[in-house]
Amino acid sequence: MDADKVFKALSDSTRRMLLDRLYEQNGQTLGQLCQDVGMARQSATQHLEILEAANLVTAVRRGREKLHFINPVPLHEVYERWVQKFERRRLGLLLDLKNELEGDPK
Amino acid sequence: MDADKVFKALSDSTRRMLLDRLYEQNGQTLGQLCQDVGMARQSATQHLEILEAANLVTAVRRGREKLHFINPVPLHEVYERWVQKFERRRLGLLLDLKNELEGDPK
DNA sequence: ACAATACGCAGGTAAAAGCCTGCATGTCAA
DNA sequence: TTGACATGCAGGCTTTTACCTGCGTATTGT
Repeated sequence: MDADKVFKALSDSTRRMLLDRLYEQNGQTLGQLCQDVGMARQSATQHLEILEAANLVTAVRRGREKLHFINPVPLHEVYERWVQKFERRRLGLLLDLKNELEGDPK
Repeated sequence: MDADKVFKALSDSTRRMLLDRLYEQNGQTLGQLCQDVGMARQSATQHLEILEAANLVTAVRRGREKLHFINPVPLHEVYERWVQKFERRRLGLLLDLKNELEGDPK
């Protein structure tokens, strides 16, 4: 997983919206996804290219259409690397701050 | 949670490294965190400000020092909103693509 | 064949991000 | 009190990002 590409891809609200749309209906075409995004087709296309580069979306050509599918694997890996790790020590991390705020020595 | 700020904060490798460092040792000072990042102190400071603005890090002043603590809450919320959701349908989403690749009609 | 459809390619612009240097301020310890 | 230390503030530079417009190519249905 290229963490940089994945997080950068997720760092834009338009792209997160596109993912949500694909979640609602997987396998949409470029044209469908470019509708109602409030920007030119080419702009939305560029966002989808970034999602593809991050492997969050996989596109398949069928005739003159391009179908888009969510790839949930990178999100799973983000969870394993970035959330689970911090989750395990979640309460402990919060306690560090609490103790400092209360002036407790370590 | 401000998803935009959180994802943007996580989209830079320097900032992810800073989080990892804080995970190793919570409560470090600005000076400590600015060491060995391969950039000027002020640059690292700006990264920490972004992490603070995203609530991923909470800073506390103690005398002339500024101590930094991880706040695991935003990461937890990212998980709930962005990972868990896709995780539930993970296999189904992958199947959509597999079927399309194999030319199966829906 | 040909017109409509779905998409790709190639720039161009403005704003944001990331990095820097220089100087100012506040705190501690001797 | 005064020098060393830890951090804050301000501005400038360069690259990246997000958006656009205009035109080219491939596919489809009639």
